[in-house]
Amino acid sequence: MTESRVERKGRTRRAILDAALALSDDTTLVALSLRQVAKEVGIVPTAFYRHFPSIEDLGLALVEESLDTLRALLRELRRAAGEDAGTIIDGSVAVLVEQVRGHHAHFGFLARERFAGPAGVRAAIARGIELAERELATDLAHLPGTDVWSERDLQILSALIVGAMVTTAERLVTAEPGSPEEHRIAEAARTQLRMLLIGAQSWKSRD
Amino acid sequence: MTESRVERKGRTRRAILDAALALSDDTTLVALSLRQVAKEVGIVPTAFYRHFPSIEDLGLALVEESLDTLRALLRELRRAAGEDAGTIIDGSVAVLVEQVRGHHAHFGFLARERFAGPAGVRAAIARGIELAERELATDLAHLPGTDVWSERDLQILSALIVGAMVTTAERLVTAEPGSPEEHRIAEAARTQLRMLLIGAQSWKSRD
DNA sequence: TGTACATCAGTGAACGCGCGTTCACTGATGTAC
DNA sequence: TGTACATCAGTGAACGCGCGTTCACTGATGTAC
Repeated sequence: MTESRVERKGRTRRAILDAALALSDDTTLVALSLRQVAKEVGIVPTAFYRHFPSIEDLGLALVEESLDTLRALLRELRRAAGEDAGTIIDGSVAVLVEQVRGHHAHFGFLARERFAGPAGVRAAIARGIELAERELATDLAHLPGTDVWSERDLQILSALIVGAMVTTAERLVTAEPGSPEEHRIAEAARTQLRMLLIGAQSWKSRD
Repeated sequence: MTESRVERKGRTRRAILDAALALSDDTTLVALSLRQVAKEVGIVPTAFYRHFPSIEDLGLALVEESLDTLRALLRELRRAAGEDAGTIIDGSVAVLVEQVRGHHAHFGFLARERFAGPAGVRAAIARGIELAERELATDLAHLPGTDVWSERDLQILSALIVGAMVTTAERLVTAEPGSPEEHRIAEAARTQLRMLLIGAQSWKSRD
């Protein structure tokens, strides 16, 4: 006995998730058929039902793990920012580029399904992004210098940062690693962060 | 004779475009079938071929008119900005909200198909957005006070503005007109613009 | 340790359905004379 | 103005195909004793 029944089932489940990510890579979940996935995995179509009740439930599982990847990115960004505040902008963008490269499938999935996915998937992504914004707002409130900010403004700033991250990640996903396109996007992201930071620093003085 | 053959054909073509926009409103082009569209229009499936060679070509036509709407938005924004520079931020966001309300279907289409559409459609949208950025950069270069900016930085600023517009439009599309959600998005957009403007104004001083 | 039974991931045949596309057609509109 | 012919938007039957889902099944793994 090299592998228990539970282990084997977990492996097939993982294979289904990976096949779905690969097959939807240049379309979307709603264009993905159960039979395509089963064929890619190497099981008969009906065996799919041993793992998920429907393609949409498979989609929700992919949302969960993609959002985990997004939250890991934000955690990594906070860690990098806390480590060396002097290189906060270059460091953040470097982390972003690296994470998107390493989890290309997850960020691509979020970019595609955020507006074009099945209703339940879109809702789950929206909830996940909102949650990430609130987490970040709590974190920002613990930083020195933010005590002159209202809670409302902290939330808006969080939304701006998360929004910029998501948008930049969406753009990075379509670029080849190391390509001029990727450098261009990274440079634009650095400029955007610089402008946002300058704006944010002089914020309360004009409100 | 109330209508010529040419007029009638044009009307059917328009009906096909409208049906496609309506039917893809909460999925995407790749999930849209020729038969669904024909049924909605009230013609037999094969009559579709009198107007478009395929669903993808129909999609490209929708990209063209959606990009026209996006360019009209940018034109309207420039007009509003030129009219009264004092209310540039509130005015711009008001124009954005109004335009997205008035052309809901087109902005929704762009949001969905930008990352999830067929390859040709995605490419056409990317090209259109890039063109809009370049148009805006040319326009910005004619404004007073931008002579201290490099061409590169003007392009990046344009990309930031267009990117913020597109992102805000994508969010607005999912919100009900007049809803608290819509107000929240508009407020966040005003804050973002304010931060970007402050940042942009003090730009050359730190470079 | 050995046996008898339970579990359950994966099989394979079968179903009805909507799909894109072909083809020959109809009949109203348009044009040439 | 009237007639004979051309055009062409829309029709309707037919096709083969991939789809999701049902059902009864197999046989290896796991468990109780």
